[in-house]
Amino acid sequence: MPDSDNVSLLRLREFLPYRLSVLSNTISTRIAALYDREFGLSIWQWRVMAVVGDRPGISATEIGQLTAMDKVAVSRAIAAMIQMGYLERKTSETDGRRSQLFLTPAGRDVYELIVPIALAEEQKLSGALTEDEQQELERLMGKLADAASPDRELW
Amino acid sequence: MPDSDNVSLLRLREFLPYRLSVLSNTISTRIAALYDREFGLSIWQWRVMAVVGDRPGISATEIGQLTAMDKVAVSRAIAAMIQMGYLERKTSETDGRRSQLFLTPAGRDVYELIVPIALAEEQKLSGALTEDEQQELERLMGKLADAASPDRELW
DNA sequence: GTCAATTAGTTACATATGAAACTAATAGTA
DNA sequence: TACTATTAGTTTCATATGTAACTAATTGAC
Repeated sequence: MPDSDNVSLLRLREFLPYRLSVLSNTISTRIAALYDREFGLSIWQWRVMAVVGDRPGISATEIGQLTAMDKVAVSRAIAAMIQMGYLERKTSETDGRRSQLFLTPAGRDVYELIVPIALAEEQKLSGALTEDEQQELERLMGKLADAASPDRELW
Repeated sequence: MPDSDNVSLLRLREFLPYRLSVLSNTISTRIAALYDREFGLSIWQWRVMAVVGDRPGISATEIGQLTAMDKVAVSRAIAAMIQMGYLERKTSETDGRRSQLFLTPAGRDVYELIVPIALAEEQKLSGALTEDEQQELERLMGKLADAASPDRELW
């Protein structure tokens, strides 16, 4: 049996999970480098900032739900950003386990600088697609996300 | 100035780089769990197996190019798979720095088991899309990959 | 041939990450 | 009230990862 007689053809580079992973990593790496260079923030820290900026008083657990980060990553990002002086934590008055998070004035300054940059970046990326294509991509990604969702027992 | 008076609207969950990252991680995590459970292989090891199976005699550097893995990751995956008895390394006769990699019979057995499973999995995933949608997704991802490619100086 | 520059691949080190154990607070139940 | 179960968040520990330094072989210039 010759080497080329493969069970059935699998070309890694045409393999959807692989392509998605490479594309996502390429984009994430570039964005991470930008945020780090400009603001000294990791992607995780930036995600936390994005949701706290949008929803002041949010808790760590809620941040995790909104950002698809696990609680350890959230905890570490929060700790680092408090250290940096960008975040402030208050203990909830109604539930002593729960923390409520707010941007400090310095944090809000960074937030207001970084949001337009993030949006401009996304624009440069998705600007490679027409409006229709962007919507179609959204739709297709939604279908894939649904199919791959951990709730579904496909595999 | 009210909290909601954001510079401009940024909703993380609608942010393309974020959505891509979450989708890709969801899929990768599930596949990694499957390969690990069934064959004790990491995603990186599986990628190496996929290209060596397809191109016996390939070198580590070439594997890196084909799989978008960095050379350290390739080196480690190869070492582990030699240890497992799935890969064999010969030094190139024309270039003593270069190694040539081959699946052992045991490696080929695993390869022949895993390829159809990988393809079936992809099928379950991309089966959520019609043929036309799959092609469209390919096309859109290609445009994004092009726009995000490290050669381009967008950012 | 000899020596600097390049290339293939590995190793060492420092950091990132995730699972599981842990602490502290709350909720539920008797 | 007291006692157990649950939840929020942190810490610990073991592993994964990337950068940079390294070794070994080859190439190219002289």
